Amino acid sequence: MKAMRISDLARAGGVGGETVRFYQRKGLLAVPRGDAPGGRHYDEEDLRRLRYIKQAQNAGFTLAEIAQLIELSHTDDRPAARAMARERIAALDDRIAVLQAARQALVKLEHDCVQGGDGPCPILNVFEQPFVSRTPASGPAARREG
Amino acid sequence: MKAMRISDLARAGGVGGETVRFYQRKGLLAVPRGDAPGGRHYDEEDLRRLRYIKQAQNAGFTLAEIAQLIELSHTDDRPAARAMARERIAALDDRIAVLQAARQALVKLEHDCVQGGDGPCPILNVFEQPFVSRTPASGPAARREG
DNA sequence: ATAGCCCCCGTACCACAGTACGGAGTCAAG
DNA sequence: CTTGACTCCGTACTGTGGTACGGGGGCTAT
Repeated sequence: MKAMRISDLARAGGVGGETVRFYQRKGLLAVPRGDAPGGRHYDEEDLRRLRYIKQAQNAGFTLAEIAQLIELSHTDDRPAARAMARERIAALDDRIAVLQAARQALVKLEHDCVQGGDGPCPILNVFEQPFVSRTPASGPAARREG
Repeated sequence: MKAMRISDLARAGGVGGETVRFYQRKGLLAVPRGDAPGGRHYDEEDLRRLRYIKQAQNAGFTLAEIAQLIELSHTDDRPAARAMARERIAALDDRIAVLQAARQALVKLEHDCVQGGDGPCPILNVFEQPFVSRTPASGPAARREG
């Protein structure tokens, strides 16, 4: 069984090698000791971690937050972990609601905008009902939520 | 009734004045003729457009795509509009599924990670089931979908 | 006519999440 | 012992969506 090198890890995790190194720089992935012949070796643990990062990203966590989560798991700070989970769940609920409303609007557009319909194609009326998130759009970068 | 200036438009649309100008540069908002005393005036149409942009963003369209949509509405190219709608609906379905799976995982985390539970707090096991999107993560920037 | 706003404009800068590049080293095969 | 594939490393660049800054002009009230 050959040792897993960075390119193998990256491929297995569905990312580029550069991305693995990027995560290492961010402290999200450990940099293996550089002994071993032929450079560093990676193991299943690294791969699990890499996949974890991707799943957490899907959940809407930023890389900085994922670093926090990993930190939390070390200190076993459960209240903090639960707080982050709750916060993210709320954000996800918001986001899911928005996406579902958007989906409804688009389904209606696709349905109404048929060839040879009467009025004009309602592209610009599609989003009449404003289905906005209830979050107060606090400060910069409210763009990302979930 | 005073004319609506850029700051009024921005406020009404829930964005900053700089953002309005940014959208103008991107061609998403028209720049009103600069005659009129006291600078440019904006109207309800501009505000509708601004709100449209925000809703379309919620639906996961990029600013470039929104520009396309607006273009489409001018040319009344219904097949193209329907195609964009369908594509986005599919992306939204994917994204919603991912977010719902992530939500489930976090609910489980919040539930399992109680003070004084037995094993370690399962922060790092939360995403065991990999609920990945079926989209092949094509090329650069699959980050945004939805 | 001067102060205090606001507007317009260009340019520069920010965060986020990568992606690319170039140089230097190492390893195994031919 | 050279070639090719790969690694490591730092630095720079990309795209997306803004945000900030500074200069110059104009309106309005005092």
